[in-house]
Amino acid sequence: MAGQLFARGGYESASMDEIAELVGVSKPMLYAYFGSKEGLYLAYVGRAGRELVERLVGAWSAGAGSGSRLRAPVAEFLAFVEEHDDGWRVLFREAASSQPLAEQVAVLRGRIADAIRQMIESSHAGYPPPASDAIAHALVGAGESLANWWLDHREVPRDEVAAWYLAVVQAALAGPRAGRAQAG
Amino acid sequence: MAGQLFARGGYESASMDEIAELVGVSKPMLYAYFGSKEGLYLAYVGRAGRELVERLVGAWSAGAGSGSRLRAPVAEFLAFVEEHDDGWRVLFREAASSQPLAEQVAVLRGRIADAIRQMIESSHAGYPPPASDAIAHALVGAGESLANWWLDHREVPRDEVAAWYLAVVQAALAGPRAGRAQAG
Amino acid sequence: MAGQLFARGGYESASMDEIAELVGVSKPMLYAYFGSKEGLYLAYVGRAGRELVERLVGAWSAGAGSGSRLRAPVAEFLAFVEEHDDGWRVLFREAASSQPLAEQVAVLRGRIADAIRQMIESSHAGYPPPASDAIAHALVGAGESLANWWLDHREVPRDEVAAWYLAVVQAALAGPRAGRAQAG
Amino acid sequence: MAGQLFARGGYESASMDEIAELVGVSKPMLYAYFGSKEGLYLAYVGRAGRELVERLVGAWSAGAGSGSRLRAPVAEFLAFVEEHDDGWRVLFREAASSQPLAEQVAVLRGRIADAIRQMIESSHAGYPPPASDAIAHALVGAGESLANWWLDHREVPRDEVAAWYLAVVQAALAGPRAGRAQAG
DNA sequence: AATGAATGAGGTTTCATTCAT
DNA sequence: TATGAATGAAACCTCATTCAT
Repeated sequence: MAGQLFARGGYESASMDEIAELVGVSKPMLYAYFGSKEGLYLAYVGRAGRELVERLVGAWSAGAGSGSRLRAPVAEFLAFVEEHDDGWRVLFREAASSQPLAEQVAVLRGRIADAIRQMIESSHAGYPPPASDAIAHALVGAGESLANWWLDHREVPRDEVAAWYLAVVQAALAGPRAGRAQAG
Repeated sequence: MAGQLFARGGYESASMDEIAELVGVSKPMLYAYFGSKEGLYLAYVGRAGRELVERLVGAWSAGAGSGSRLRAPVAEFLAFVEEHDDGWRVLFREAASSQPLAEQVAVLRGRIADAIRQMIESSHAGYPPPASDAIAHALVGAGESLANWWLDHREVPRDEVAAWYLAVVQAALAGPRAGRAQAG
Repeated sequence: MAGQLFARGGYESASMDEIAELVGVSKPMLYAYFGSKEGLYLAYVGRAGRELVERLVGAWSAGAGSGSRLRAPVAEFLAFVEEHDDGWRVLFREAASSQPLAEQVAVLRGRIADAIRQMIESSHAGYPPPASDAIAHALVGAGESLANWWLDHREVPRDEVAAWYLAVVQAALAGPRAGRAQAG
Repeated sequence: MAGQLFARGGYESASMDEIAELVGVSKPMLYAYFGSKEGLYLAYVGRAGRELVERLVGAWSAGAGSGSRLRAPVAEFLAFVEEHDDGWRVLFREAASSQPLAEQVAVLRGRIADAIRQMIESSHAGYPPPASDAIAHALVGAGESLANWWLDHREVPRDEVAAWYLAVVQAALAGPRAGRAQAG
């Protein structure tokens, strides 16, 4: 709930007054539960991040044997985005306001990227070690932007967006030699 | 110069005092030139954004006839990132603090995505119209994340990162049917 | 027990939360018993003050006939300080936070000074009426400062400090003409 | 000026709003000049303390050769009290709210006590070393309490109070053997 | 043209106090 | 009876913005 505010205007922009009113609780209660604005933010980010990671891993594990094991995680990601409306953005935006805050968010993003990196390395792609990490981050960024785009174009059905994202991911995973198309 | 401050901690986190001291100008001068903090931010974002678009378009135009026309724009993007150190981030981060501010930044990002969309549509990929826009955004996001990753791994040479990014972009542009790899 | 908190940081600095935890009672219980923070403070000050006055008076009464009747009260004061560790300070520090609070504390301090004034007036010193009151206050202040000093120099035995204090008190009680020493 | 507020209710009790209004300056200006509430307090205490020490030392130095060298410093102290109305109290009250704050005030009080200790040691009194320090503190406390008493009895002329204080100080300085009077 | 000095508004946080159980 | 949970009010502090020079 409070995540919507963080997502809209970033960490600095959301005031504790607004959050308290949105959640329907008094400000002192917020402080009783979370200790500080930073604590509230970290609690939200931590919870959302764990949920996303679990869902991604779950989808990956459940998808063993199907045509493309990536189809399920990709769909799961978009479902997560749809359910959390705006809140999911805090997971991908850098909150560089304070040091511990930035670190925790970075850790979480790293965990997501790690999951993707393992998928890459377990695929047939011929990426050398550092590349797999870089490509993983690139794919995370692609997913974030695609989700952002989708939220501005909700008329497009989720399956379609998932298919596009899947295509990009699969293409990337296919390795450097898989790309043949040359623009122009 | 002031962009570094915006990039470090976001729009809200940079104070006019810090900016004035960093630039070496008094605060009233800043207000004389830019009118407000928002104006200053927009001026910076606008300038950096125009520069990036121009360089991308220039690289694209100059690359006609070469093996892959995308090689030059991709390299140009990374060069831009390297030169602007941190400042480039403001172009990709959502600065949703105020409505007009968010809109103007969105416009600029849209312009970059548009340039990429045109590259996609002029390629052989078989994407339907809305997909090309979505994929363009996805590739922009991929580039942002890749650049972020690179700034944390500067020991990797630029050409290598460019090659990876190029691979992802080319794979994506090759169309949905190009992806064959199946993880696991 | 709660007096320690008041003594450490003053009336304002002790929070009801801290007091409740230190005493091992819930906050609503504190309010049931004392009504308010001010009431709690006054209760503590009142109890400690009454105890000190009683002990001083008792020592004075019991000391009739001995060499110096002041020896016992002085020793009793330092014993009180030693037993109450920090709590005794609230009796001498002005707690001027609120008007009624300041008044009540002043009343108590006046009572202590009064006891001393009567000792002075029953001595041979030739002080005129207002002077005896003033000197009484001066001696109270001297005792407070001496006690403070002692708490920072606990290696000095109590009897020694008592002897010094007694010397000052006796010298003062000896009247204005008793002082002969001229520094320098 | 701001010292009056600190003196009335102690450090915690004076709010920056009150101080700003009393001084006739806006709150941000207070922070521009002093940095924090603690800084404002220390600035005030430091200035008042230095002034008092200088005046005491000056009076002591100027008084060489007169009947009693202590007469001038004692009078100077009471003059200082009279001029600063309430502000002088911050120099003698323990401001235990924060550690650095308490330390700085303690340092200043120590400096005053040191000056007195040197007077004691340069007198004929036979106090052993630790006693001189303790007695010095006792005399400081006596002076503080006497000044407090005087502020509640302004009808008594300053010279008279000074004479009483001088008597106590001289008696104390005369050493333990000078006190002959025995109450009762 | 250029700036030191000034401030209204609003931020996070804490605290004495009270319900509802 | 006893308390966890709740809050209005107010504390310190900062910031974008403007005068007066």
